Amino acid sequence: MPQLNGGGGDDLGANDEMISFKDEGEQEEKISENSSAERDLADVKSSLVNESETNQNSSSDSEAERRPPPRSESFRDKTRESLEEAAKRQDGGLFKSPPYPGYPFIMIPDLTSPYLPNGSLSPTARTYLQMKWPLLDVQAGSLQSRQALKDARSPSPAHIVGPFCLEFPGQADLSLHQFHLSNKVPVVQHPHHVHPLTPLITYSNEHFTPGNPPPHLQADVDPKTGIPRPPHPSDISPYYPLSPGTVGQIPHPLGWLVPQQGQPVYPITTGGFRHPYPTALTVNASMSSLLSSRFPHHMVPPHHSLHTTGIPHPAIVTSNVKQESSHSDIGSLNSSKHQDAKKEEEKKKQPHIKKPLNAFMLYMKEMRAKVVAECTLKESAAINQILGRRWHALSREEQAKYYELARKERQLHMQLYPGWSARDNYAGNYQGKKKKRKREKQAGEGNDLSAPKKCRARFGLDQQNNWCGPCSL
DNA sequence: GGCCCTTTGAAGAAC
DNA sequence: GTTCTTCAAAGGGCC
Repeated sequence: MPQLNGGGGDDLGANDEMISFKDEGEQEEKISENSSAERDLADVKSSLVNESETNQNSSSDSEAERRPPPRSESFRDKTRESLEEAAKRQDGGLFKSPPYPGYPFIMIPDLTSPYLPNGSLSPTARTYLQMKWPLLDVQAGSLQSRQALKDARSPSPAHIVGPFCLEFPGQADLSLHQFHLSNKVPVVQHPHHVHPLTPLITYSNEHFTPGNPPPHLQADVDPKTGIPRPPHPSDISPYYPLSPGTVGQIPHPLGWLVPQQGQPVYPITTGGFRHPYPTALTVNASMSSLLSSRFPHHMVPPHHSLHTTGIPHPAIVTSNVKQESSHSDIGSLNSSKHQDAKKEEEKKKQPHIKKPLNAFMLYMKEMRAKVVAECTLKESAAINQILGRRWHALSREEQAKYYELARKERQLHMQLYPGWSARDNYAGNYQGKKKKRKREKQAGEGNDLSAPKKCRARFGLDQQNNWCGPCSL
């Protein structure tokens, strides 16, 4: 597996935005690649059928066989050259070459400061920012321009890829540039508002209708609740300096990942932190409404899964607490039990901050719709098998893009939830959707009657000392 | 209604 | 340091 940064893991200091673009030249290669991928898909589909119909003791599914032959360096060089050439054509000053060879990222110096030396905004950047950060005041505070921007935004979901479809005509599938440019990479996804046209849209457009004023204006009122929205939590990002006209509107470090609605990729919540006073975030005055998140949840009103906007946020899953049962049992509980139940209840109420998606998850989210469209399979398990094979079939450069996305996502997650730990979501801590532990099941399998046969078959009767415990019984 | 399946990767726990 | 476990997404299938 390709590891970025020499496998050095997260580098919080790395703040370079790496955006991958593919021009039409590469698109041709992509087409041929897609055709091969479709062949692979057909193979996968047939193999899936075969695998399901035949015994799976065959080793035909070995990693070596699944992986396509390694791609020639010439192809990669060609791709790289194509990318670089495309980068040069995109914008004379906005893009620059990858920082190191063999890495197909086009560096955007700082999308939060996409200003030309004279202080004006690069046209491409302006378009880019309008798409990537629709709430960003790309016109340096001009209300008219903001209104124009707002009006120009189509209420149709098609606006999501609008200008970039023009930049990349004929690109029909969910290719990588669309992946990056259309903000379809969800860091968290709204579980109930998956866009019908693209499953990669994180949030529903209903919170960002053309009629909604930009959230940085005072008139930023949630259409549902009528509650004024506080500034975007990403305002507190220390990664991107303020630029003229964007004071107080620091774009998200993953601005190109942030959904168009401008909602935070990760919500600031009122609970779930083990460290109530994170220091990684610098809180400005506008973040005062978020201060409640800095305090233990018992000191603040129980917002639970409510985002600071006052609306439930998709990234937070609050477990369903059956309070009725607990209340009905109060009479039968003694005081200590009652307190325990209360504590447990509070624990259950803590919002569930999901793990950041890893590279493969990001890839899956992008490619799932494509695979579903290409084949008749609907079962996610089968789809995921295909996606897993495709993932292995990706070149290192292609995978590296997703690793980089995942790295940025982890960085963002760390920024927003300094005290969060993956352990918080373990079944023991998070009492919401409690999954049956797979290992428990497997351990149970070890206790079944077939287990002794396994050890007996494996070690034989003369090596019973090697048998596992259950088998030795 | 909730878990399983299935994938890879990240992170934490356990040894 | 290595190995194991859990969870992240997805949605049809199953109990």
